Amino acid sequence: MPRVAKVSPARILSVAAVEFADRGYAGARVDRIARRAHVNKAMLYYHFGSKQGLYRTLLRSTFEKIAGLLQEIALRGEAPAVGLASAVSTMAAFIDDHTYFPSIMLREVAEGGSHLDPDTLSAMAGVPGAFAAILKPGIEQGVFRPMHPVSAYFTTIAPILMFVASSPVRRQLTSRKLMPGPGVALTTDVFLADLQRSLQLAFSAS
Amino acid sequence: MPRVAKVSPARILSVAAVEFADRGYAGARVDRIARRAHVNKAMLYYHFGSKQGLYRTLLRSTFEKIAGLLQEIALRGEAPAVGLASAVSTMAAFIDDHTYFPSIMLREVAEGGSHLDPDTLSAMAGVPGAFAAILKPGIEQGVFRPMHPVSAYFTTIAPILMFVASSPVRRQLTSRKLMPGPGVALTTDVFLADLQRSLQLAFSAS
DNA sequence: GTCTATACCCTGATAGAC
DNA sequence: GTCTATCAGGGTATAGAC
Repeated sequence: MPRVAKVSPARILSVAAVEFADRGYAGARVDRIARRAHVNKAMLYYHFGSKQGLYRTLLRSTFEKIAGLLQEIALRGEAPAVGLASAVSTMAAFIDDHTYFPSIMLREVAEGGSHLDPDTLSAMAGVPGAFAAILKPGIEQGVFRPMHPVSAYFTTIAPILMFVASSPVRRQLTSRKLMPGPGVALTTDVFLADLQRSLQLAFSAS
Repeated sequence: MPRVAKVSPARILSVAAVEFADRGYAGARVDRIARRAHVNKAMLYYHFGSKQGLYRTLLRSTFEKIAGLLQEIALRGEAPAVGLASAVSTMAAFIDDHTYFPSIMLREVAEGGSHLDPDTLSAMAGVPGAFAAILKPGIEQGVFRPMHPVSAYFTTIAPILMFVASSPVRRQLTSRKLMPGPGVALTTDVFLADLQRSLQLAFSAS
């Protein structure tokens, strides 16, 4: 009866996610990933071939999960406002379960996708694709105002990702009393409520 | 009459900005920065002391510039809607002149500010601070709906940064026909127009 | 599948002449 | 202020025994 339920590759992926999120692709250390996953470094290479292979596997599976969740929402065919709200809360819930995701996404965007192969890029594209599918009926029905789906995607996703990923910096700034606004720290729940309201107002047809 | 007008330190900073944006802090190479700036590596260390010193100098000066531009807007005391629109167009114009900025900002957020000293962190805080100063009168006058200034900051800034920084990935996805939406590629101008409209609707009091 | 030991390269940083 | 040469450490990856 193993103390850790996860099988090696899954455990490596889970540790790698944190390492890549915290340090970036170039800053991540294979030794550290192996050590923290309690596997030998040679074992890691046996399973994933290379640092790049590990990274791509991690990103592809992550993108596929998110796109899948969003596609489910699109298929439910709820009222446009409900679909939009679901997209936001689903993303937030996913991030809650995969805290590494925002940092990795921000970093990969900055990196220009340079470490990704066609399959992983394609998986990445599934995310805005599914988001567009959620929004499309609302635009066609005239419930949402006409706008490019990619505009709507960035307007929705970027604030969530940056707010959550910035949590460590914000903590630093808050403790030095450098953050603007009322003394109370802004929680994720309050931020998400503000954002939900903003997006409903922003996308609704007059 | 020198072919390059810039003096060494300024030229190094300008080259470093691109290197850090493209590769991140860990991925950036001091040798490459020195070579591309046409200075000796020892000269770079003479001026900036270390890779970290160079990075901090770059970020501090960048944050100070942006915060200064936003503070000017706050001081102009325009109508709330105009001030918000100015904040967006000023950010966009700054990014146009400093294309390295979005990637570096995304990366530093993901990094949690780990390479920054108190002075640089303080300069970083000046950006949301100035943005909050622009928004505050509008909220107090009831022109904008009540919301936490930090929520508004992320809702405004994050889409701009991620959209621009994602330009290389989007180009890759577009050329592989993986991007959603109408066949036409989404330009920055169209995106900014969509965003301006979204933010006015999102922040206006009913 | 699992581990140890190691090859081999690259990187940030400096010493020291001019 | 400017340059050449070089070091010491740490990085990915693999060979080869079990």
